[in-house]
Amino acid sequence: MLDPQLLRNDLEQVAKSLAVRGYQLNVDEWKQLERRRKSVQIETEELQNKRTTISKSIGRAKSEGENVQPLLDEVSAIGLQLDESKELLKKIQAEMESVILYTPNLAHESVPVGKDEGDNIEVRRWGQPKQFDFEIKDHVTLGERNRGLDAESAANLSGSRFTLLTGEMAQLHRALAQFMLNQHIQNHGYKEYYVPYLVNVETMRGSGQLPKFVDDAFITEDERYLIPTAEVPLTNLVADTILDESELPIKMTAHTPCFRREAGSYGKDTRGMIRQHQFEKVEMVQIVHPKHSFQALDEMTGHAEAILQALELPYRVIVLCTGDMGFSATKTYDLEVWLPAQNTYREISSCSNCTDFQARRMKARFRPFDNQKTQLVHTLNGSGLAVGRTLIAVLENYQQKDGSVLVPQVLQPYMAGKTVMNQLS
RNA sequence: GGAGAGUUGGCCGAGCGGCUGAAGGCGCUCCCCUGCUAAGGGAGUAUGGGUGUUAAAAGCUCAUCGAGGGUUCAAAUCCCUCACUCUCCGCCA
Repeated sequence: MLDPQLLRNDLEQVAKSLAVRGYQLNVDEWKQLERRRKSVQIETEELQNKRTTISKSIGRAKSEGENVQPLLDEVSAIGLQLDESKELLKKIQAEMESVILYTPNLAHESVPVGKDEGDNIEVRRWGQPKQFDFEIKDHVTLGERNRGLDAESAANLSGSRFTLLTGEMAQLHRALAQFMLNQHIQNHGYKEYYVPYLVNVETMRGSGQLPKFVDDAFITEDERYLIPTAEVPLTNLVADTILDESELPIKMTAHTPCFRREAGSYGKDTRGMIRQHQFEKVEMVQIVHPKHSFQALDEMTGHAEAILQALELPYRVIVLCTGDMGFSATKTYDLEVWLPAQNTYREISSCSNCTDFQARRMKARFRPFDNQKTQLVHTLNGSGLAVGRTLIAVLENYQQKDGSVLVPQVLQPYMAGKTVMNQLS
């Protein structure tokens, strides 16, 4: 949620800034709503004040045995007027809320202006794509051996966009998640959390998934939502709280499944386990002092990079342009890992600074040391990393001519010391 | 799933229709006194919104006693619905 104050004082600038993101704010409509809101609110409050004042005097007059009828008459007229005024105010406020809840965050000035993913800018690369002297296979082909990666069974169980992993594949998958978590808690200063996978509407709204993106989420019969990312429960842990400045920064990590409808992505990434309704992710979330959020974004991106580096997977870092950023983000770095079979880099992590956008929705504040007014915190989230896609990257980058796969050194302790996997059984 | 009890400020806890944004205590902040491992006295101490302002502040004002609705001139206090917590029973990894 944007700062209503900003919308009031600097509307033209905000509209311009939103336009760069591809969002058209109806300036005239907003101006008018704002004008009406102001006059109606003032009127309502004045009536409210009058009523309270008279009501109190009724109490006093009564206790002194005076005749209160004239006062009663006066106040009942006010009551009717007040009801009307209140009703109108509610309506206007609801209208304004529906605009503001659908309005994305403003992009940071350092974010490149652009229309779509074609305008994203590469920031740096790490590692050299390996040269293979044999014909390489993609993860689907590699996974077919021993039925380690079994899309057909998954489809029979659940439908398209699900994957079944068996044997060493399942083990590698688990090893990756464990490894990532351990890195973050041991080397990067995060605390591990185990969180609910079903959350309520308020929680989804707090981090910005609702109301705009209802169609992306799975909802249960009793109106809970399957989390699309651990960002949702983790970030909302500070909803409605006033933290002490000394508690900042808060660094949290969790390994969870993520559930996404993937509505509107028909025909995209249909082969293999790139885009699934259910996938695992290790997520990082930081709650920080507003002064430090951009520094924290760089650090968090580094934490995600550290995983790829430890796995020796080549990747590049890109900064998303204004048109490609997510709803709540003010700046986002994507990490793209090298997939030899696709001969390209594919997204494996996304790290965003949401500034006070989520915090305002959630009412997440802190009290500064000097004990003045409370301030909104800044929130950040990043994948560290998407487990399924990391599995794909490992398979494809570590494959050998015979279809077996070398186990990255850092994962070997998690694989019972195994150095080679996916051999014919 | 059934039965009952509860939900008040940072915490504990009173209030059960008007003078209560809320007694009292604890905690915290500041000041004074005393001086030694402690104590005493005084003052202050919720959050959010609006208005105001060049910006801010003061001031004025509204809302909030789990949430939402209702009754009433007036609700923390009465009524209804829901959520959550606790206890007992049932079921269960």
